[in-house]
Amino acid sequence: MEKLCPRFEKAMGLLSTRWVGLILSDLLGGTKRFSEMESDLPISGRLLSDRLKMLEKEGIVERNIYSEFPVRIEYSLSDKGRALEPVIQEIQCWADNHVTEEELNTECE
Amino acid sequence: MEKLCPRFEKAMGLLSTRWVGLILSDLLGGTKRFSEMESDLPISGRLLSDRLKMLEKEGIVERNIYSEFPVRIEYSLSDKGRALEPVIQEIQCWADNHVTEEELNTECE
DNA sequence: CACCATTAATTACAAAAAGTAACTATCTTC
DNA sequence: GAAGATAGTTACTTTTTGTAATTAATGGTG
Repeated sequence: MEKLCPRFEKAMGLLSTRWVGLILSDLLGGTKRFSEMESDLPISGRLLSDRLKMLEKEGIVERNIYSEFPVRIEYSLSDKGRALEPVIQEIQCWADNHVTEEELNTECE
Repeated sequence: MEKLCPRFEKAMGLLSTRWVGLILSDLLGGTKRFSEMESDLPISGRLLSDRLKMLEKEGIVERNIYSEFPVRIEYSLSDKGRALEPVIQEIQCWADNHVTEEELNTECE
């Protein structure tokens, strides 16, 4: 009978929230604006907005407003967010070695 | 404009499926039976059954039947599944360093 | 000043997935 | 053939997602 580490459980809860991994991966590529992320990722504005708000609350994403015309709002990773880079890298590494060509277009059902 | 790696997207789709991370982490601790996993993890039989079936289809989990009384069915990780250990380890590492005490009982909203 | 453009969201509503608890199937011993 | 054990499945409710239309803030144009 394994006991579940509460910190691990919390971290998994975060990372297994739909789209969070892709958002982190996008932001590891540098600061992004809302509309950039919307076109980079297959996610709608409604969920992107929710996820960014959640990640900001968790201290992983930072939001900066520039009062130009038109208003510019930039999203970037905090130190806590950038610390997730090894996780994303290991996922990429596993993907490169173990995701086969045929699997690419199959959903997980 | 970042382009999304399809392999990464597929891997993230898998890992961000609710409960998959916890199931992998449990199975990294060794072979498990259905009822063991059910009591290790905060997941119901319905979803545990779904996720194990999905992970088996993805070639990550192996299912072995022993026709004893009562029937014994064991779940374990394939090589492809065990290759995810570094991912799980990096998540654990991030959790240890960045998940604070106060955060432990908050959900991601 | 009325009106359009731009960015960053939010709202409303239908569809899909998750949570919960009760039920089924199979085999075995009594 | 009734009861107990393991491994699921079913039926039903609640929550989360997906999609598209709408709003808010700001500034420029005619």
